[in-house]
Amino acid sequence: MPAADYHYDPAEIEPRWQRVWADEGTWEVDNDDAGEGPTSYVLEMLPYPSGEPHIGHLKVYSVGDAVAHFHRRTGRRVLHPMGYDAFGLPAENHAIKTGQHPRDSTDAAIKEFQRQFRRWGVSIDWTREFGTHEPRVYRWTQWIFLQLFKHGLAYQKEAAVNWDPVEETVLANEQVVDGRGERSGALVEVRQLKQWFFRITDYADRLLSELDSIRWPEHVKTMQRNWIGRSEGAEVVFRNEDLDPAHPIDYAVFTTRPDTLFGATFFVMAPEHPDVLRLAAGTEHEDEVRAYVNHSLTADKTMRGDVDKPKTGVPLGRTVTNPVNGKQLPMYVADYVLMEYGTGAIMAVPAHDDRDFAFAQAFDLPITRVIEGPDDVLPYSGDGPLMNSAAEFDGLHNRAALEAIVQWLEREGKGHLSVNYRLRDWLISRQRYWGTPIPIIHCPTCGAVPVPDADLPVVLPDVEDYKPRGRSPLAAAEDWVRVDCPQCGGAAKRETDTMDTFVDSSWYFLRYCDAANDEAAWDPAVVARWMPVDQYIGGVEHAILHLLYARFFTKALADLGHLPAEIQEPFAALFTQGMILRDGEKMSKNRGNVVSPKTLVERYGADTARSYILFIGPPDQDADWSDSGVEGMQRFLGRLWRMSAEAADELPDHPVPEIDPARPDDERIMRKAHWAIDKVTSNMSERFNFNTAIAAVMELLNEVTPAKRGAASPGAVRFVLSSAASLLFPFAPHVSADAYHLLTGERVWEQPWPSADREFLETPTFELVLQVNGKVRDRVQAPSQASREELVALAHGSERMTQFIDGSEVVKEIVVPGKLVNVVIRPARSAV
RNA sequence: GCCCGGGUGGCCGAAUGGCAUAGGCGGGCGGUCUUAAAAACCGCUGUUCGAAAGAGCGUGCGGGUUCGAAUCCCGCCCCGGGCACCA
Repeated sequence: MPAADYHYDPAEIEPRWQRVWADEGTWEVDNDDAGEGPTSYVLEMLPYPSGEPHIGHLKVYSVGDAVAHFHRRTGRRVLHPMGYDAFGLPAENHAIKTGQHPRDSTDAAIKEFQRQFRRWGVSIDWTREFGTHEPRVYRWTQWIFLQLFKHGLAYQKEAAVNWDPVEETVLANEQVVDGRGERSGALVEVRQLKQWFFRITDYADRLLSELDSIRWPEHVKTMQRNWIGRSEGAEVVFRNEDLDPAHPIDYAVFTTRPDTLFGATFFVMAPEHPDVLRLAAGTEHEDEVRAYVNHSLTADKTMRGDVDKPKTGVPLGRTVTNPVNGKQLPMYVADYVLMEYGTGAIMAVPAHDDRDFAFAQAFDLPITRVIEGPDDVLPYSGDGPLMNSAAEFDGLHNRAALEAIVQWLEREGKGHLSVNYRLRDWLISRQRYWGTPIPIIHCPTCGAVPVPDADLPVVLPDVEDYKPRGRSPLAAAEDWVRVDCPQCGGAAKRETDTMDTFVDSSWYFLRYCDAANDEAAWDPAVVARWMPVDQYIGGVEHAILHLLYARFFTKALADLGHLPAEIQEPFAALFTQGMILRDGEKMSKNRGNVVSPKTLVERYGADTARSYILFIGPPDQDADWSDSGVEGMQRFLGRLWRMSAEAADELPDHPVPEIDPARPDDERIMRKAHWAIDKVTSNMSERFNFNTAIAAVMELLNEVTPAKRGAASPGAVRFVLSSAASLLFPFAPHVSADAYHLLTGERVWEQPWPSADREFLETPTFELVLQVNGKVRDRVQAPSQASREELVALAHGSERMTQFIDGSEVVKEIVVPGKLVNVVIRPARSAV
């Protein structure tokens, strides 16, 4: 048959193998025998179904599928499920615009996602699939909410919260970036509202310390550490006596530097501090303070956060007493003090704090240095011995003084050690329609009453109007809202807020383990077989939000006894993939530079698209898309398939592998094959170096092109080709399965991962690099077993070497066995 | 300002103390096939000098350590990301 008849046709090959996998349920795993042998849970972050998948989805599932296949073929039973983060604002905003029910647009998007994921040939266990918007699923989201509620981890409080005026809902702190709504980009407003929170701050310490137990990228851990923001210090009490001498008021402040307490020269409160107006009342500053507070509360939050903004503030006309030296410190209100952190009031030590220094200069306040430094420059925030403090502390190093001063405060009842966090409780209620209803009934007599478990799910009712009008659209479903109180039977009303969609994604990975369970959210014994996720894969944009919330849920659920106690972390290992760019920019419809996976797969096939995405560069880095690069990948896969098809037809009936001592090409290509097996295996198991793994298979294939293979035996060629197909299977499953089947009649996914044979990795000779003064001058073949002396002799035996050595004094000879000899010389006559 | 990444041919990248540029893309040159061209396939291609053999130079910049540095150390520059009035 002429070579031209072998035509690589992914449009025929890919659906054919996809049918086999679908018909046979190849990637399904049973919970019952999960206990037999090692298991692995490979998970990519679940997609938000909107429109159709984009190139980022293709990348994350290409990475995840490669890992899943590699784990399977190295002897693990792999759980690799799929689902949809189906609640959320885009579907709802679409509904507001078009009137189409969010469920309809979401379900349509899910269908499209399913179609494409199957078309990509991703090895999913489809029996476990679900969307978080299905009542059979959000029933358990509500159940978890109630578990948290019953144990005090979910609570309602009135607080200053972030209000997104465009989305018309509140947002969690984590969803506000630079003072703007993460999604809408609108400047958020501060509103005083009663909202539902999860008590994530109870877990601040564990969320911080247990980062050490997981294999996550260091920068993600750092981001979480910064977000949690733990600071050690002391709480110190400053007493005000001049507002009402009969009833002094104690104001606690948090400071990380109690060692500088003697240098406190004034005292500042946040504009939001509830006592500010009361303190100023009756003083000459009263009107000015009121105006300042009003202005601060309405001003743009981003402006206020600007470090370089000049310090502003107003005196309160009152004083507090510094507990260590009895000095009266003037009180101020200033917007550089934040109500959300610490106690909303600070002691100001201008000599040793940049911000206090700037304020002191602006208001001409005294500056007292209490720590010696290398020079006279203030402010000084470094360490040193104390000065200008009390006699018993002066001269002490400030670290030691810090402890001594806190001990003194404790004895006097004026302070104690304290830890502060930047982390705030997670605000989870949203005044929007398309989310999980909060399963609470508000009763005028009983208060907030949980919906009984037997009444779950609280099904999201249909409404006429999805537009939020400062309250949840659910409030308009009056028949739904009016209920009897489950406790007293009296007239009551349902909670009409829905939950943040990040609640849904905080536990979906548990549900996959036991997705068919209708009796419980999951069976802890089943979860114990799969959890924690062995390899989690997703975008770094979730470094704080989703990844912090999911860790909190896992710890809380374990504490409540719903998870085995040893499961403290959801994701044992995390990989964050980079974005695919085009011409150095994000792909977006606005820029018109979008590459759609659908057209890509239609044109080149799924194998080419997936392999190219992995080959383009290290998967954790951003990568620039190139149309011609894709074509190169298709050429390569086509070459593999054609050569395999040819070899299958033309070189039958030879043992595989075959090494004919009379044909040196056999040994050469066999060595290359084992080199590639070794290289791909370590690239896959140590790091996610898919790009170099694919490059190694390319090199291998280049060795056996008809022009290069020379007189190699048919059996050796078939071994090389089937090895190449086997190694490529995790990236390009269809063409690899087809080529492997043509060559061997076997199904590659049922074969164990190839193992490199030592005998072929170790060669009898190697190329010895010969250097003079570190410069390469020659290369010669040397026996692998050669002694140092023999290697040195080879160096001196080289004609090229002697040209450079002759006439000079040999100072020394460096020998690196298996690699090189470096002859160090000093010229006979020093060069001018 | 602080904390992470990163900077290597025309482009994406490989190499983490030992042959710099594996693999791919693109352009150029040469070849196979063809009546011819295109396509496809094969070979060469960092740069300077040189007819060639070969030599010099070359991993953001400047120093240093070392027999030997893209790799380690010190000081800069640039790009990307995160945090930032958090007391």
